[in-house]
Amino acid sequence: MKLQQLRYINEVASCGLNVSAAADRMHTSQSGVSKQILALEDELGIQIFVRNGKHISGMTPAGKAIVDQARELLQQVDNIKRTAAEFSDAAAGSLALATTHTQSRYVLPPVISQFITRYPDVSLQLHQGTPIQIAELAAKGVADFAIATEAMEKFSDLMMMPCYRWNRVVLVPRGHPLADVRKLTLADLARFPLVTYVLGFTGRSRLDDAFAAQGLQPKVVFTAADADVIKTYVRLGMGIGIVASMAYDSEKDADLVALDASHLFDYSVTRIGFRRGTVLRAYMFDFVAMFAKHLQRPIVEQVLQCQSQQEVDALFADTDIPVLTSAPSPD
Amino acid sequence: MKLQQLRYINEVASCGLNVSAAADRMHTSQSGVSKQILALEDELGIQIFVRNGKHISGMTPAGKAIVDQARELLQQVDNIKRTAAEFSDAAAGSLALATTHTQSRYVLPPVISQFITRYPDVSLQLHQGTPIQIAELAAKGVADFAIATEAMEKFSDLMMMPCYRWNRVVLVPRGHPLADVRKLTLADLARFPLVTYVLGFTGRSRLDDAFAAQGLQPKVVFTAADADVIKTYVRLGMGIGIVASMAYDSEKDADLVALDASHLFDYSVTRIGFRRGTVLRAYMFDFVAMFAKHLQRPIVEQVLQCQSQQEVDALFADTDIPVLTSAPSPD
DNA sequence: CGAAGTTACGGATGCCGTAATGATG
DNA sequence: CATCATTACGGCATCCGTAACTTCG
Repeated sequence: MKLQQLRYINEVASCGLNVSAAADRMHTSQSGVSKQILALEDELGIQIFVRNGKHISGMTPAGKAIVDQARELLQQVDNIKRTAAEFSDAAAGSLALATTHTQSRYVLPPVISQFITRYPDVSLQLHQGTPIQIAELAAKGVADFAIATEAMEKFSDLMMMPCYRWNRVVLVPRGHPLADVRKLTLADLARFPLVTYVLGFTGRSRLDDAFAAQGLQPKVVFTAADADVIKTYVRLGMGIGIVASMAYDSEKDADLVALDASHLFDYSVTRIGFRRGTVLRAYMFDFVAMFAKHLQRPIVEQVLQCQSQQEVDALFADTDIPVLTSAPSPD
Repeated sequence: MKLQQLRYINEVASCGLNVSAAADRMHTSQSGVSKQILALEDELGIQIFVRNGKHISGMTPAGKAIVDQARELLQQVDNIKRTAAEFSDAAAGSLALATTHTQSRYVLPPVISQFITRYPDVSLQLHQGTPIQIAELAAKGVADFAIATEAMEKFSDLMMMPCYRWNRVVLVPRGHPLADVRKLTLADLARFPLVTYVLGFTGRSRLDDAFAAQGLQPKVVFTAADADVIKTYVRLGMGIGIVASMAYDSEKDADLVALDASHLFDYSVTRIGFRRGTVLRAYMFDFVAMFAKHLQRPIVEQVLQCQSQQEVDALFADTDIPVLTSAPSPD
């Protein structure tokens, strides 16, 4: 049994049972991958993949079990490398984040600026994507951390920790009928066409829930994956925008009026998380602490010991999660 | 990084930092081991072993951390192989037990006879040793199960489950002054020279505790690691024997009188355990259930999920552990 | 001087990649 | 017929083992 053989079956399983695609991703030839997989199956005395003639059409139960275990093993390989790197040079390495537009555009910049100042020898990669993609990247180990607000529950390998709570502001052009309303109601909003996030993004689900609870059916005329696009269409007069309050910049968005809507919608919680069983570098602990002050290293180490998200949630049951109203200013 | 390199550093660490010994154990040359270790250290960018000139004199902190992780990884390799074997042929494989003389001589025979009947294609190995050796064998993965009564606490990697409780009988030759005593006292025993187990074996510590609690200082004239030897010296008239009640065979030991001593000493608990994180074969679950009826597969699977011995103990807090008085008869 | 670890070098295994073959939809 | 997995074969890296060398107790 070789480590590469395990990498191969893992990659083939990840690539929809396509050996060619897996070979491309591993920067090697199809034939090599195929051969090594056959060799592994021969050594283990079982079939991992189900073959129809010369096409792989599925995985055997044994194959599924073994690929799962192989993934864990490969993660342990990473852990060893990380441990070594930590002792070799604690301040050098790489940090890969997977996150949404809202985070990378409005929340992360000051954190990252602080981080790269303190750790100039850590190479940083930022992967932007949908919450689902983010979760997958982190679950596969491509990203060290996932930062997002939604849809992290489905990946049982990810341990998510609450970072901050936030709510929404309603954006209207100056002079809009709502611009001078003291205290907005959902009914007020429902009278106008809405521009907001696509479902699955940045707490969109909470927003729908609130309207539904009052039996209101808002007219959502446009949905986008990020606040910049939403603002653009608000400026065009397509409708009123509902975005995360962090996304409103009182200087750059001076032509828009932001109306607090925190009394209308439930707070959403943005979380940062990592794959269960990972070893974290010292600078990774530090990054988490920079991102959320209450997630100091000892706390995160406790989370690392947890087996399930339930245990993690229990750890934070009594913790006050800070509220974020506007984008934190860069240092 | 290669799996063998990890096996090498693991073996060197296990062999008291002796590369030559490790090479012998791995059935390869010193030079190869040395070279691979150097290569691994080079790849990881750290020193694993501390060298004084050309002698290895210790391990770096990084080395300790990495060897620990390597051990886990190698265990995961075993797990994969086991999973494959399970799917390939669930009834074939091997089962290695590490246990004491008392177990292998008096308790295990009927269990093993039942086991080999049901699983003729499982090759069985029995390693006999001191409790410490037993724990080491199981912790290293040489043995699948450790079965013993004492000294399993020091190995945090071992998860031990209670199997049965037992107590002692006093063995005297026929016609001995104690042979007709109805209810023995510790003071009775303290008047005669004693022959019993070596410290660290088969509940010897409980025995000492009982005498000490009454301020008695028994004359222990001979200690042995197993009951057969003890009986031999009792027959020679060297003293009275105190052995586990399972070790008295009313037929073969008809020349000796066994006096119940369960009111004099605390019960000892014999446990079976395995290394944390192992995958168990179906026949292994079955073996455990044959050995202790209350350790059915679902229970053992719960234990497999436990992180610490404390959790395991909590699982069995409300369980009645059966009492074993004499050796179970073979089927 | 003996024991033990590292370096040197030859041999063999094994992995990789290109190309050809077979099978599928 | 296009895609995809497997087989065939040559090149190359790597690993192993014997032997010589070095260092420490």
